[in-house]
Amino acid sequence: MTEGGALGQGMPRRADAARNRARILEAAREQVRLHGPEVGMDAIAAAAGVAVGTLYRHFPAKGDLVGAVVREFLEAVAADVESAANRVDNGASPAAELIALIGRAIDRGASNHASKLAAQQLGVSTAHPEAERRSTESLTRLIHAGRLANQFRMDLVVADVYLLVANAPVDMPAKDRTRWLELVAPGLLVPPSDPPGGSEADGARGLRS
Amino acid sequence: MTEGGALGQGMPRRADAARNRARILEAAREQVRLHGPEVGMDAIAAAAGVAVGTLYRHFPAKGDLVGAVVREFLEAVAADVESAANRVDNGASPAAELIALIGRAIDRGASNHASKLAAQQLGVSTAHPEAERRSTESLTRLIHAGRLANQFRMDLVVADVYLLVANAPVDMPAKDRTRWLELVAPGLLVPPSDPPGGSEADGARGLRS
DNA sequence: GTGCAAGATGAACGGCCGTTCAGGAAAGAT
DNA sequence: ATCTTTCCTGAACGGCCGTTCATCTTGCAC
Repeated sequence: MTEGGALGQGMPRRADAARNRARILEAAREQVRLHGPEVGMDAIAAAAGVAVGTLYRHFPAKGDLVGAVVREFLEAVAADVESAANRVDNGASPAAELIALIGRAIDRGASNHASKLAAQQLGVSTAHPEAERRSTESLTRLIHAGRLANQFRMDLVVADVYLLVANAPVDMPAKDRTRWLELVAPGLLVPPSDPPGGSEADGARGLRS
Repeated sequence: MTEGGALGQGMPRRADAARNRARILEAAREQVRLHGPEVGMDAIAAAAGVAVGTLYRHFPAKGDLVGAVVREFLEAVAADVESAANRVDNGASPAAELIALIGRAIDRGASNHASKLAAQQLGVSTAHPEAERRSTESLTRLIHAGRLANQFRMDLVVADVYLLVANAPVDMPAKDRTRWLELVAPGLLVPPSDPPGGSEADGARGLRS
């Protein structure tokens, strides 16, 4: 996806090297999914059927390897958001699509520590500008459509969605994740009446009935 | 608070030992607040003006020291919840108190990694049953009052609040934390009034499809 | 088939960090 | 003042983990 068959700048010059690179990425993906970014390089190497040194031939440091895994996920997320936005353009409900989108993000993040990492980078880091741009662009479209349809609170912005997803539950039973979404979803949709408050004190005050 | 002046079972038998114990706890509180539970024991010892060995005289392992810090916070939280519940009993708005409560929890957790730890234990672990019981009891009272006043969604339970607080933002600017509360708060309050079937339930149902 | 550069290996290194313990200090009882 | 026991000290230990490098292997061009 990122690197086709054409050999780029630092691409391996030998067939087995390319094969190992793929195996390493696959193993890293799996290991990070299972054990989070704290997995030892040894574990990744073992899972890839390769010696540690080989990891460092392909990735200068552990951060680069994990970064590559994160990048993969960010790109998957971007694709997910894009297809949701497209569905909305074809008549699907923006609210339904947005909530479903967040739901998928949670599920991914729950069984997948890498995805949690990725979510935390959205809207914060500049490490993967391209994938983030794609996400943000489509999400903007989706939110815009939702506002026009009067399905979202009027001040909803892309960063809000990132903020929620970045703080979504991880390592919790599916039941809790589902419940979390139930609790959070209404906050994105059009509120009862009151305009949003300011600080937490204001938010509290705004609720007097 | 937990241990008065009376010497309990494993209380220090010497004055300086008791003094050191207090200093260690204070330093641990501060260091965990600043750097999270990953702080080195050296750092805590240095901050307490004590050698590492002394830490281990008072706490068998690092986990016990951190656990003591967490316990302090859980007790502070319990006190906070209790006073909020009491205020509600005296006529304060349940909704306002609940949101303010969560707001304080966020602010605490944001500048305080220990509090984040504590929040994650609420409703999950059995490590500090007493403090949790106090919190849960008062929170139950508060939620009950809120439901009677028709201020909360009818299915709101204590675990919901724990779930949200445990997944509240940490290490984020105050602006983001405030915004997070703004986004989440409406989900706890009564929905517009529409019976299930509207666009909002539609969206929520899209989660698992 | 031969040669050589690209690649793979894995033991070893070094830093970090929780933990221990032998030796020294001092509080408190007498 | 003396003695006993609690307590403190801090260097040292050991495990973990990311990283390196001298050595060996192997793909592949000729």
